[in-house]
Amino acid sequence: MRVTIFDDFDLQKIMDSGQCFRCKSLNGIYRFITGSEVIYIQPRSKSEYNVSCTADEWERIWIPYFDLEQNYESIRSKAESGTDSFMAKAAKAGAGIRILRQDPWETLISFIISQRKSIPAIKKSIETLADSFGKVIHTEHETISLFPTAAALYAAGSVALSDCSLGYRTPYVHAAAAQINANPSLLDDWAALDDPSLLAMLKTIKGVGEKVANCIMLFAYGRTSCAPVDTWISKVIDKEYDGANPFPQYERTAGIMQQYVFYYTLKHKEEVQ
DNA sequence: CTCCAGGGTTTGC
DNA sequence: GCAAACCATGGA
Repeated sequence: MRVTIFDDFDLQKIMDSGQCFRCKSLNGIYRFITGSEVIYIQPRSKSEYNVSCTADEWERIWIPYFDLEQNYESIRSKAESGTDSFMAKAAKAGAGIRILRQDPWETLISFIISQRKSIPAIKKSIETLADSFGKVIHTEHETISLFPTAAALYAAGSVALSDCSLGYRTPYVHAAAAQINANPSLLDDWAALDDPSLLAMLKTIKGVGEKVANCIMLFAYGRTSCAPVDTWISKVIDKEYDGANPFPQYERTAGIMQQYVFYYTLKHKEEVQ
């Protein structure tokens, strides 16, 4: 099917922005997975794309996933013309990035694993988890292991989980799996909470602190007021903003600005260090 | 060999 | 409330 997107939408930047760990490109075709759904997207022209799903699936699954109901071009251009010169530079570099609305369970486990790991190491652990405990499906292009369910990770046990290079995070992952296995609708139920309540509930999970909770809120629940402060963002706050966190003033678009800055720092590490 | 990676928990003050 | 020690593992 062919879709038209008249807004910022850069699949390569989305893939490189460090929010999803299982997206991939194979000779010009981009693949994304959420839950048990897989999509292949091939850019055709400036705003036209071939997608592997039906019109109904595009509307129901992928428009929310890519946050396409929200106009990023206007948000970005406002930042580019604002008084915050570093943010203007970051927004320009990050044009095309979108905040993905990913599966809460997968996002929870992925960001528990992410602590003190490099992005390649995170990807490797998650891939090993999927290959070891995820359901195998076949698409037109490849065979894929889905992200494991809570029941599967709980049943796997700590010993088998530790074979996925989880290190000291192994008990965190297993405990989270036990909790969601015992109450499968918990993460969906939490979607009804406001930002402060959701943050508080997420932080009750072992291995989820301030930063990881904010990542889950932003990358799974679409809470774009949240701007996770990791080591890179912290360096930017120190070097570019004299220690004063600039993101809260962006209110509803703080998380989008954070992602522009994070992407910018990944591409210009020498400038921030 | 040492240092670091999209941090969190525990302990002590 | 804040600071420091400690936490596995892989790659540079």
